[in-house]
Amino acid sequence: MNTSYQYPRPALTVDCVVFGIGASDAATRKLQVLLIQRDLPPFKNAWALPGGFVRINESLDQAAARELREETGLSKVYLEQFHTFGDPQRDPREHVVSVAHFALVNLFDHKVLAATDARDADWFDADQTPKLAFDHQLILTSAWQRLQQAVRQRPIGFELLPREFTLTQLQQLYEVILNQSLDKRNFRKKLLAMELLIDTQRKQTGVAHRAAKLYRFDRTKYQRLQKAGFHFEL
Amino acid sequence: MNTSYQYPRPALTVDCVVFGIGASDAATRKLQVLLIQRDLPPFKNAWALPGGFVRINESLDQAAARELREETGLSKVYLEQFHTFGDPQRDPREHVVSVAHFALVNLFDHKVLAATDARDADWFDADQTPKLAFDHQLILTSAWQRLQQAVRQRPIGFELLPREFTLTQLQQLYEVILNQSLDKRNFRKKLLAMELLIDTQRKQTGVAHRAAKLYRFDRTKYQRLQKAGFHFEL
DNA sequence: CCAAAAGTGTTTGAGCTACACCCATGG
DNA sequence: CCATGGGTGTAGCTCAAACACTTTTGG
Repeated sequence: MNTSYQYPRPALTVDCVVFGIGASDAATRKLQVLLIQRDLPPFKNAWALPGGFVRINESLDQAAARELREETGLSKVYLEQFHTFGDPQRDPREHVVSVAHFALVNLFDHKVLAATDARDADWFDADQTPKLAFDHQLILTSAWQRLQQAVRQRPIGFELLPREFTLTQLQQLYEVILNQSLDKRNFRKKLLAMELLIDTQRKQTGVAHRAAKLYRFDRTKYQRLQKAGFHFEL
Repeated sequence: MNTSYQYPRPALTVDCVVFGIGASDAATRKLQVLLIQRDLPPFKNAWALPGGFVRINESLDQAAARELREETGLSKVYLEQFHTFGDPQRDPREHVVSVAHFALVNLFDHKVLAATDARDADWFDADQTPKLAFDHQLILTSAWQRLQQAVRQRPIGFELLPREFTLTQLQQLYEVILNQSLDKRNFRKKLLAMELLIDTQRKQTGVAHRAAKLYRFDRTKYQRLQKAGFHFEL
């Protein structure tokens, strides 16, 4: 490691791939991604991932959270770094290296969201976005793959649901992210066998059919088990 | 994404955690890591991971490969980015963000290696290194964890072995990386069942006991199967 | 009473685990 | 002929996959 202070430096940014699951419409069974419309060149008017420059004395996670807040109004969402993109040609202006994160947003509580200050932000089906700026299509695809992997190995899917949820909601979440259908009985058996879901003794309301039980994820217990070597799987 | 060209930028580096398996001494059943001794402050004389600044118009992988070559003489090794470390305090001089990679070196062929130009480089047991500079202990620990994960899910362990190897060598490799012993019969059954090892019809030489069969990993077949949805596991 | 989703068990087969002895080779 | 690692099979068990009907509720 040289002391090459004199060398020009690549710029450093963070980008966020914000995922959400359609709340109200049970028909919108697609993974959603939040994009913003650029108002400056390059790629003026194109849709892009929220993101921006990392400031001095700011950690990467802080930078990602800050940019997300500034550009979309979202805060306190689950954020996880997954890859750093450094192709010198990825930004036409100059060499810009971007640390990409994925974010998981609970659309049931954050309701409409786009009503914040983000007039230029909108949700799209993750597999049917418009043409994206820079290499953001690559970043998006890569984020989805990593999310699929992550959601099988760690209980982070719950970040996309309200605190209390039904097993069907949970199953649909997995189906949407993994892009495959799952067997209802086997899914429930497996999840309940982990004993990480707390039966709240409460029921779904406002549905025109038999109301489902509501569960909560037991974070505390998970952390305890994890330390004892337990490994969440699918 | 603002056009904040005027803002000061964090510096950007790559660091490499170079892993190898002891070749000759069958007793040195420890995962090895390659460190270099710093000859400049800060942390002068401390041991550190090889690495250095990313240059303009150089990709991250290129930068990692270049630094590795410059500082250790190694080239054509397997390199994989695994995490980016950006704590503003991780370098006492200023804000330096580092894209960390792990590298896998075949010590059977690269023999003594340290004989290149790297007078200040040496191998250590990965779990018994001296105190390291910066946050390099954290990076090393993190790299090992990611390697354990990676080696179970993708056939990259072969990068640590010569082109032709015995099943015992392969098993010991997994045992050293995963830090646990494996059942000989079950291990062989599983690996051979994948049908990704080619029996070279040749035998180990120069050993004072029954000579073991030599195998090669069938990369071509693996790539074919992979495209068809096959997933390497353990 | 009808529509819609919730909830529930069993059978089958694949694959993992545990386990011990004979074989080939060089010295 | 001895020491050293190479090489092999099986039984039991666990767990994943496949699969269909009854229950509850609101409208």
